[in-house]
Amino acid sequence: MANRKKKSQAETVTMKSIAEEAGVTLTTVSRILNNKGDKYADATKKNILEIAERLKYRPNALVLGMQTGRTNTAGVMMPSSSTFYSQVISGIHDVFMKKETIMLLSWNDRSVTQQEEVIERQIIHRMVDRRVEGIILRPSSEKFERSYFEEIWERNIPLILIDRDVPTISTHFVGTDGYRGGEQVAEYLISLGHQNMLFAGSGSIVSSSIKREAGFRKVLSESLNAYCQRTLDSTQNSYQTDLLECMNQRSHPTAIFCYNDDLAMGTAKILLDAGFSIPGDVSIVGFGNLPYTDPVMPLTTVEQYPEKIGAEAARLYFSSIRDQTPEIKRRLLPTDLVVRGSTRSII
Amino acid sequence: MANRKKKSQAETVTMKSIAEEAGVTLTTVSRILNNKGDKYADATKKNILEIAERLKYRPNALVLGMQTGRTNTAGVMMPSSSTFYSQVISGIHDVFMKKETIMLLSWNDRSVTQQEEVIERQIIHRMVDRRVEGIILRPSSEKFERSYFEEIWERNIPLILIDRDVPTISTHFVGTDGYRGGEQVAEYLISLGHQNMLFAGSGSIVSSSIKREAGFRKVLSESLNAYCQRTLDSTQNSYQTDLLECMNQRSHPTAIFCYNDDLAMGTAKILLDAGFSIPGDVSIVGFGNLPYTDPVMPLTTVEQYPEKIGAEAARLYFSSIRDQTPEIKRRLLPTDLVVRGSTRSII
DNA sequence: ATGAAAGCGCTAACAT
DNA sequence: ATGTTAGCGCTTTCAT
Repeated sequence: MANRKKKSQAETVTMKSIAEEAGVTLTTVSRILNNKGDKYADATKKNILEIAERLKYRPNALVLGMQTGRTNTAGVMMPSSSTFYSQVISGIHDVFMKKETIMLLSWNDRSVTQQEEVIERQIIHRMVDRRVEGIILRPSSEKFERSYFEEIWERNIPLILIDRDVPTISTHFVGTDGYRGGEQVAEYLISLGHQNMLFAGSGSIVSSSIKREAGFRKVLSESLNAYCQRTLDSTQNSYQTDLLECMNQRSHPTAIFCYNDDLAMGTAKILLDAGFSIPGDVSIVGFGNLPYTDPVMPLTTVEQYPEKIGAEAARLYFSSIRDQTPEIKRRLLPTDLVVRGSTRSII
Repeated sequence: MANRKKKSQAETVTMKSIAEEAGVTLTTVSRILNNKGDKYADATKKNILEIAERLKYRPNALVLGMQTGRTNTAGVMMPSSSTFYSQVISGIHDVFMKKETIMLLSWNDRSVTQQEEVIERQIIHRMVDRRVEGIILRPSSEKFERSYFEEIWERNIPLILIDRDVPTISTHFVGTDGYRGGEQVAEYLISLGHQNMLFAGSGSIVSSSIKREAGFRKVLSESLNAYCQRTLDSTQNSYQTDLLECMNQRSHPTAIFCYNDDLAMGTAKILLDAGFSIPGDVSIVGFGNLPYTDPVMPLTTVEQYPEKIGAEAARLYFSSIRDQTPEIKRRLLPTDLVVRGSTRSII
């Protein structure tokens, strides 16, 4: 009889094998191991438990999942690019740990543009096939996700979006309140006495950049004498030139708000190389509070609490796999300013 | 009849439901969808395929896994702490993507010391219960892993260790050749003309630190006039004092090799704060090539290629879930020196 | 060219 | 206090 099972695996221990060893039925074993055996004789119980222990029995979660639909498994898909997402995943993980749940993880940012959708669809399929109870993901695009969204939605699988909102679909969402973050930066820079400022963003495509700028400008526009002289686009080749052009004016900006930490550090480098001092000549603020261990240029930035985002998403996950029709929840978590050495008061 | 299945899920599409719709048997559907239907009439085939497509049928991987033992699922457990491990995971992921495999991921560094073993055991159980075909993990300790190693080993589940070797157990291992990395650093610093050097390590417990130091010292010991004046222990409170004490000697060390990048950056900070210039007064070398975007202090360091480590581990994973008794493989991947601005020639 | 039936490991309704 | 049986979704003999 050819062995259909994997390998010559030292005879997998099943309830059946325990039952045989104990001389009882499968059912008895099942009930005792699942604590539904109030009625069983203590001797029987003890015996079964002892055998299971000795044989190191482990339930087959696949069978359970197949029967009940409860797999205690979630699908998580994120870009691997940034440490921000690792931290989000940590937040999710912490909550999952307490709930017997484990995640099937996949990245979604390594793909070639053209094949992107195909690959992500494939990932979704791998998750669906394994009957995840819900999916948490960071959309890789604000456009075509409708395709895989349908794969999920049509199967009634709860979906929680992270970080990047997709206006066209109605589902749970957890992200950062970038608008408020932008406001905080403006308020802070104004309090330091800055008036002539710059915003360095990421063109008009990245919505997070847009929101941060909007909050920033909103506060400046309400201020008496502070203003944003110009918005620089870091995706342009001319970024460096544009930046230095601004800085070489007789009365140049005294503060620059960069839409993320990477840009802030890059901008700092350009300025330092050009002979400017930070924060002597210009103050610089980033966004994201990436774990830089930079001894020389501690960056003033905005903390987004990625772990909290993850934890909140996990909580939404659990509430939506329980309730039948939970109302759609969208959460924008508050940010906090982290003041370090790249900014200074000019009053 | 109470619905045992999850939710009121728009009637899950099964082979059975397709069979009913098509007016054939389950068997027929199974064979056709699995391309084992050479004998079937084209019309039948076309019809079944069309229905499956229209109903968006998806196979139930749980059933398949239960029947064949092949779940195409791997268990991956790593510390979440460092970006090094995110990159290792990326490497694993890339290989998995090509092989229909997906990972059940868990971190193992958040735990309280005492409960560490319990928690990791629990994680292993969650993976085993879901019938992962193999496990890739970074041992959280070089001591008690024997416990959960047995959980895995006794079930004949292939195990691949990452980064940290556990001498007591005989299984696959992929890591960095830290000894060679240490040698490279020494060779480089010698070529720059340095003679009086320092090694900053992590006490005598962390084996990676020990190996790097050993390679470093080995080369120095073979040199005519270069030497390592002292080994500083960064885990001691006295680290800063010890460091400055060394540096305040009349002829102080001109180069410091720190066992990792974090320590290198911390050390740089201490030195800069104390008025030393880098690399003017001292050259500093780190280890790991963490993605710092540091404009001011580009660190000379050693690249470990974490993604390659992950990819290699994934390859070992596949070879060992296929072969019955593959020979134990241990791989130490070579490192490369990354020269940046924190070192200079003093010749 | 297609179907019937057994079985994978387990739960739960239905006996006794 | 314990057993019998059906069934979860599917693959795989073994028929016809």
